[in-house]
Amino acid sequence: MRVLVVEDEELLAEGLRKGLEAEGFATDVAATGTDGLWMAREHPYDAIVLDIMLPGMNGYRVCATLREEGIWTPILMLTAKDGEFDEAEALDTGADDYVTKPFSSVALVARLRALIRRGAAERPAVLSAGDLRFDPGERRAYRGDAEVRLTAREMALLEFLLRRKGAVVSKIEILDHVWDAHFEGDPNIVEVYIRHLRNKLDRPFGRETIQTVRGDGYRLEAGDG
Amino acid sequence: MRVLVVEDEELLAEGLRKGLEAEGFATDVAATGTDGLWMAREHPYDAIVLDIMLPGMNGYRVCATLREEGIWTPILMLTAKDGEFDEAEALDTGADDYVTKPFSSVALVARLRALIRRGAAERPAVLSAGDLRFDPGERRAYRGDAEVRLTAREMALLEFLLRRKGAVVSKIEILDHVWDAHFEGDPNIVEVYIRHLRNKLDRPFGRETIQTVRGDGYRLEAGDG
DNA sequence: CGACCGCCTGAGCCTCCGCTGAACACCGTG
DNA sequence: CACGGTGTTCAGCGGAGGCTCAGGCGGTCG
Repeated sequence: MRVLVVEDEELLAEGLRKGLEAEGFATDVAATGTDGLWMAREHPYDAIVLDIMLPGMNGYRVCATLREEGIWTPILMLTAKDGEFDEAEALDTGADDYVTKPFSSVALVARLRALIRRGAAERPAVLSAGDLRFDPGERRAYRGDAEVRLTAREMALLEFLLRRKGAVVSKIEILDHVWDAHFEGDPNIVEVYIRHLRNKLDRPFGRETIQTVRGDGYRLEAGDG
Repeated sequence: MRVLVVEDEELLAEGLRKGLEAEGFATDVAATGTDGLWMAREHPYDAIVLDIMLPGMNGYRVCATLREEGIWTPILMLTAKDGEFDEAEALDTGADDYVTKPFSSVALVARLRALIRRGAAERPAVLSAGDLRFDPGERRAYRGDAEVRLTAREMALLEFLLRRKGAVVSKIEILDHVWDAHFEGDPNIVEVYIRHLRNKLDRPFGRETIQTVRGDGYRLEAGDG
């Protein structure tokens, strides 16, 4: 799950990033409204945390602009408590929810989760492709009846592939979603983790559900529904 | 189980917190009606203890507002004895029960428990996972036929894990529900208490029902129904 | 046919996470 | 005032897991 935080106060922004990453979100930070707008257009975030008071372009306008452009990523507004905030205005411009400063990062994460869940109500509770299943709540993967033990990263990758099953996903896409936008390490990491998944989910069962599409990326065989 | 106390008299509020926490409730306190309203919206409390006489916004209005917003957390009203209280009005605005000052903390806790149980009629009276059982009313835990003695905190944690059995719960979630929203101590406390539970409920019986999911949190093995 | 490029592989390093034991603070009780 | 029970903090440790790297293999293109 990937989240964009648009916040100019450096300390708060850094705190949010820490908190969100601790909760398993890949987090990007933008310091101005214009930057935020640009990044939101550029990447398919799962949710956006948007401060109202921002240099360059305030949160209301960022929000309204995105909606006008047909971008419906769930938006959580950050507002100061001192009343100069108009709830109606926020919701009018297309925000999905708001949190009043000061807030606990716990509260924020809870609301964010709710938002993402709601914003993606049609997503199935358990992901599957043929006899391969993954339950995001339980954090467990199964091939047929056998449980397969995966690490956090492996699960993140599997979840991503399952959500795009049947389609070819490029290594860059994978890096962007399973790692985060600012990952500057060896891209080979993707190959390494694909290998881990194959070793755990395919090889022991004589399968080849994770296919390499040379020059393009990888594809997880859909199996069926 | 998490409870919100809305009470402006500092001494009484503190007494209530102590009493409730001794009984294993995670307790938050709000000193004004508006704060209370805000917090009730913010967090999914299991019950709210609400004084009527409050600065800012009285209890009736807080209660009515919450109900209008579709928040049906069980509410226990605190009323003065001197008659300016109208029972009908309290129940009309959507309170579930009321207690007249002065009251014993025992009575309050009893009514609160009843309220929580009733307010969640679909919840089973006794929580279980395999041969592990916990009776929230009696405040007792059993492994098979053997009773296991737990402290208040341990029970609170066990209860939370049982209500989410099968699913992975993050440390942050645990902190938020078993401790209270403003807990700012060492998060390591969660590991410590997980360890206590394991030492009492798993190790002596050669079990491993509390599993750690590295990077994500903990999971209580569902066992079955 | 040879060179290159993309992907695979196995091994190894290192960080951070969770575990642990102990100590400390607090409180009610005898 | 000593004592036991409970809740919390702390620092050290061990290892799982995240990541890097260098070499190998095979398809592809000049």
